Amino acid sequence: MSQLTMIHTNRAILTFIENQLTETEKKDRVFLQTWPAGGHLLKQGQGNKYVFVQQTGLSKVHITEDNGKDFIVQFLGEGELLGEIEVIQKTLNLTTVTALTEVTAWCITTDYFAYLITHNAELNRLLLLSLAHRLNQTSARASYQQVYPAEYAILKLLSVLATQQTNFAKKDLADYLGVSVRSFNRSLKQLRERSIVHPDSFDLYIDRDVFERLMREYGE
Amino acid sequence: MSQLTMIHTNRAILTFIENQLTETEKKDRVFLQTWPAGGHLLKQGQGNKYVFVQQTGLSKVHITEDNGKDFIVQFLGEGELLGEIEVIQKTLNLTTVTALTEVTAWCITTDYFAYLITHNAELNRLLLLSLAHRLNQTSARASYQQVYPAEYAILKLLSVLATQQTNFAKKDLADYLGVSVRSFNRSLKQLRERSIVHPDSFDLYIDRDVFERLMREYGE
DNA sequence: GGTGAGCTGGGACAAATGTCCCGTTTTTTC
DNA sequence: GAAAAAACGGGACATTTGTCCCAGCTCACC
Repeated sequence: MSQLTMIHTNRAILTFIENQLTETEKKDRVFLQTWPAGGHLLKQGQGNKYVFVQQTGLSKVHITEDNGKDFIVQFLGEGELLGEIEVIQKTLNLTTVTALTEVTAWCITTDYFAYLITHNAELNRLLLLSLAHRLNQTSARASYQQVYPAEYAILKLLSVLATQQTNFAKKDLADYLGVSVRSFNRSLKQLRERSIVHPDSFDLYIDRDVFERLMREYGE
Repeated sequence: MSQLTMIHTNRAILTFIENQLTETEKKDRVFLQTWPAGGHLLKQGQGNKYVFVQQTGLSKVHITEDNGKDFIVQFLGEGELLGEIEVIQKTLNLTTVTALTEVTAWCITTDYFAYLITHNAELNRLLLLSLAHRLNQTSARASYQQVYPAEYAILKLLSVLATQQTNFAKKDLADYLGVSVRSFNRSLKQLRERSIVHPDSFDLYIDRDVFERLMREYGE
């Protein structure tokens, strides 16, 4: 299976924006902006003037359904591109992007971005790669979150989370998994009782081998 | 919300392949092939030599998880592209593609396809559009299938299904929704008892307005 | 130092979904 | 056209997940 990435990053695109464009090219078409935690880079249902490339910070891409519940499509970290789908398709935003920490991002006017992707082979290639990668991730995640019980997905998430130092809110993790916070807590409790998760943190109590064996047990 | 498309089609790409390429260009790099119902165009975990553009027939793109359960990512109809993600990313197939009816598809060698997308602006544009569209669809579907009870998703599916004449197997519809066939039947029965679905078909018993109102009721 | 908003953890119960199973119906195959 | 294979429909029961709720804790703010 391709590696699950909880926080999408894309250093190549960030490098491209920062190093491949001259000041003249940037002018007033490419500039930096900062949002406080809780701020919105994009809003579902709106059109937007810019495509963003996140420079620092952490944000979440989420969809709010009519019943008020949120589903988190992905978390974005350094270098990830956002808002480009809407430019390609010329549609309104499908998702909202909310800053979880302070976020600084390059803003590229949609016109200039549209120009770049048709005239710059390198950015075009990076864009194709990014889209392909996210499509794979999204499909793979939709699949196992539908097909396995929540506990499996939680375990998988925890193993990834261990490599992040960031503090996520319980609600965000639950929204990412598509379950209620109550269910998330319940599964966590059970995993603790089975001595799989550390009593007072999200850390896996067990080593990699035991984890791999556990995951295999679901596949029987 | 952007329109839910149950069966993805892409006439523009099919037209491109059939009309924009000369016989000389096609040579032995682009040719037609036919699979019987049940045949595999791609197999999960394998590499492949061709990118395909479906000309006729219906197929399903699915992921088989380690526990043996299937999740259907999408159904493909006329013109849809498959296998291109793996070429862009240079990875093995994430999904299996299985013909549901007899399928005829253009086969394009991966080398030639890789050449085309970097040298033909029109195909490059069509590819970006296709990826963006599928990413949107996949995210939107993952979201509401996680966030709403199965009955809502089933109702939504039936309203789309009504416009198709194709006969889908119950198992495939259930796999698409990420529920068991038993649950699918149970919900169907309840919808029939509430006179929302026709007693002996998948047809919605109710008119568009009542359907819209029902969908809104879930959002309260 | 108080106070209120918001996050946390979990009990009790309800609802949704899955598993197992078996009899029936439809489709395929020879 | 009979036999075998596959799909269908649903009963009974187990498991998972959600809803509602409340008590404790933390932390910003006055």
